[in-house]
Amino acid sequence: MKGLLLDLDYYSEEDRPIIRMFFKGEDENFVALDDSFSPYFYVMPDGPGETDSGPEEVRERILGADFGKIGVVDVEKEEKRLFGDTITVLRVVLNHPQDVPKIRDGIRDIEGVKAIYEHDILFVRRYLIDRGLVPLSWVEVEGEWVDGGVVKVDSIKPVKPGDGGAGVPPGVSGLSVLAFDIEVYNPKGAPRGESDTDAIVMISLASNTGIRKVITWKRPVGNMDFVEVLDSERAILKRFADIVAENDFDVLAGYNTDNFDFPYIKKRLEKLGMELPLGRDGSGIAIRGRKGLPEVKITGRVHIDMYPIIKKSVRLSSYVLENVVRDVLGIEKEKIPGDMLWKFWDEGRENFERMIRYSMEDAEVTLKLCEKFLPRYCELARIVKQPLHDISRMTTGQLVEWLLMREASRGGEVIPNRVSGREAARRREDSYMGGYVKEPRKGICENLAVFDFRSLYPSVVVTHNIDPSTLIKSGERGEEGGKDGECDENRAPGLEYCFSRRREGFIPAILENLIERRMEIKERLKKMAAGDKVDTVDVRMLDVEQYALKILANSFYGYMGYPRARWYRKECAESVAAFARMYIKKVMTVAREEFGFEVVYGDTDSLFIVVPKEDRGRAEEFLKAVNRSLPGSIELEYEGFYKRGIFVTKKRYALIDEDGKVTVKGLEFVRRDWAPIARRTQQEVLTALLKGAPPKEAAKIVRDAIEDIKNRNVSLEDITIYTQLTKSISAYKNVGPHVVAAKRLMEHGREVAPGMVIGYVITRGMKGISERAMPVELVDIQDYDPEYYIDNQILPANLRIMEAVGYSRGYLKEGIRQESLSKWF
DNA sequence: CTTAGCCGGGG
DNA sequence: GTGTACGGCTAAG
Repeated sequence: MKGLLLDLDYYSEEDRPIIRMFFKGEDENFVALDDSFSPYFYVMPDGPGETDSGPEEVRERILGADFGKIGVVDVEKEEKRLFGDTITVLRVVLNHPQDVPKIRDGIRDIEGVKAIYEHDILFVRRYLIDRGLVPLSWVEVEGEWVDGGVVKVDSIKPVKPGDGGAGVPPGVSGLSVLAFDIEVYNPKGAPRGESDTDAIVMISLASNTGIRKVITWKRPVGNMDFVEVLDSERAILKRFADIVAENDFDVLAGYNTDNFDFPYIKKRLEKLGMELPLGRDGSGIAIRGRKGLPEVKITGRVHIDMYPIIKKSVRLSSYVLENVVRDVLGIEKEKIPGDMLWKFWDEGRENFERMIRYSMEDAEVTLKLCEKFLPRYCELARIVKQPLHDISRMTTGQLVEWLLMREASRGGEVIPNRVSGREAARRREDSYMGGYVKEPRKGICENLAVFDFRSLYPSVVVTHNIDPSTLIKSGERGEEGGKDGECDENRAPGLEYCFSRRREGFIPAILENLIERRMEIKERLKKMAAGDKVDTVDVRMLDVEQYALKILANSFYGYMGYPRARWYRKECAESVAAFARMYIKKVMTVAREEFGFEVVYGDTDSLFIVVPKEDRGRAEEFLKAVNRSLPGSIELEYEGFYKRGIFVTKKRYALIDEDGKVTVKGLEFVRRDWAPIARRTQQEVLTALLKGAPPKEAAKIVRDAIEDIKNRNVSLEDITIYTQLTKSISAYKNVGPHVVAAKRLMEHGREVAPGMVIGYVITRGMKGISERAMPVELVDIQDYDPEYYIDNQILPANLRIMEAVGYSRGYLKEGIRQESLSKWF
């Protein structure tokens, strides 16, 4: 049998674990059971000279120890490596994964036991590693059919060993995906599943197989052909499960479904005393609690929560679904506040229909988000070779770690242990110098060429062989350091560390492989582009794959400096940063001293130089010369040309290219919790300066805004600040302006609930700012405080930029032109 | 200035 | 389930 491995788990039968794998077959789906795999871990005995115990004695003690009812199946001596050093370990084999914690703790106390390794590796993940299997890839299963669609495994292997991508179907990897969303009746604020009133009133569904449907239990007045009306909450829940089962979806997807939808459905099922067979084996919703973060598993299908995926994939100020789809899909979608939905349900008519459309859209955009982001995670699952469910919830550090764990295990390396919370906290204190950021030449400059290093950090790791096993600290050289000079030539600049080149380090070897795979794919893509294959399925898949490889490769440096990493080595991360600083400074020096370019700015791996049009040829020469002198895979690349730029401080600048496209970095204080007039003014100032207006024109924009505020020539909208009420009013210890405004709303008989966005205006008076906040619904525009809007809104938003072009606070505010400055403009 | 504690998304 | 987040922000110290 051949199948695409979707997910796997294990269950117990007569004290033995049975691995259960769910496959999407070429024709029919099937399940494979493997009872042949046993859990194990490693014991490291004391080394020679440390005690009298050798591996043999420790082996005998373990075999002879009494662990109560459970026992050790086998103990075998093995040669392995730990951080590159050869060591002797004992492989302790047990019957059941749940025996591991008990026996591990018993063995710790046995004399001559120095350390225990690989005792915390989840059973199914260990199975995937040891059998060399790859999720979402084709697997060859031989065995005997024991039941309808269930095969008992005799042998199992990847169709093409080592190649995750063999014959993988296109799109969201050929998987059938159902996106869903529930709406809840919550008249008392936060919905409580155990309450009689807070029922699930609507379930909307959108699939990549063409389903588009809202199931509810109240009939809309108008004709809405995608609505299916049943008679109760119970009925819509059952219908949901029926649709899942009939279509046998591979993936169930939602937004924040780990945290809300599935746990809520589960609560309602308990309340209603019903079971809902959502899993492929007829099982229900299984919630696993990671500390403070639940994770929902639906057996045999992959449950994807898009919220954690989006959070890791795009940087946004808010991950509210409407905000996400606006930013990443360009779709404007209506938001109905959570405290309005129950009213819309009660009101019926137009508002109820609005609610139905809102719910439908939620499922539809969730499906779209899946189509956009899931392929990347499918690819990561194939590269890291762990289940999609887990991969989609991992941080990049965890992805790197599981990749390393598989490579270590299959290459004869013992996997290092995780550290305690206390040790991780201690490591967090170990700070070191990061990237080099040049202080910018503040103000406006024209004709900027920008260069950056291609994947600088990964290249440094590979080129300088940076790895825990190759690290030699000064004074610890001796035999490991080899003959004098071997190490010195590979010394981290300014540090007492160097890296042996005698053998390739574990991490550089894996990283080099990832980089090479990515380069091969990029070559293939280049050829395809040349051959007119521009937007085919193949091109899109390869592009996703190279991007997934890039994400992983770029995470290795951070991983070595990540306090909880099994392969944490501060000296390595520190050295990578030191080499990178050396390279960026070196190219800056070459640009300045050998080519006479002015270096305006640079951050970590980039440099910005002034290149007048007639000098562009020399800029190319500079690039070539620099690259001739750089070692290994370290390479500087041309990023682009910009007509003009404004540099405010380190990491805060704006650029405009020759097509008029504006890039703004770091000026992030332009946020929704600022008054529109401040945001708009800053935007206008930046744009004017970038388009080449003289600074005095920009100053006039600020002056005009200030005059408008003074003269009360502003609209209420211009001065309204919005902040979300995140909890109930009484729960706030510190009463901010939006809380004060909310209180005033309440005093006027308005209902106020957590989640509401409060709009307020700061009014005149003697008290603190918060006390002067009035809800926009109740304020008289005449009462607003011009000084607040000038001093706390307009000036902070614009002063930093205007100071960079020579203006002072005094001039902007009072119109006082400073003598020393007047000659400049 | 540092530290402790809360919050996110969802309705 | 051979497990126990995390990074950002603010109020408090």
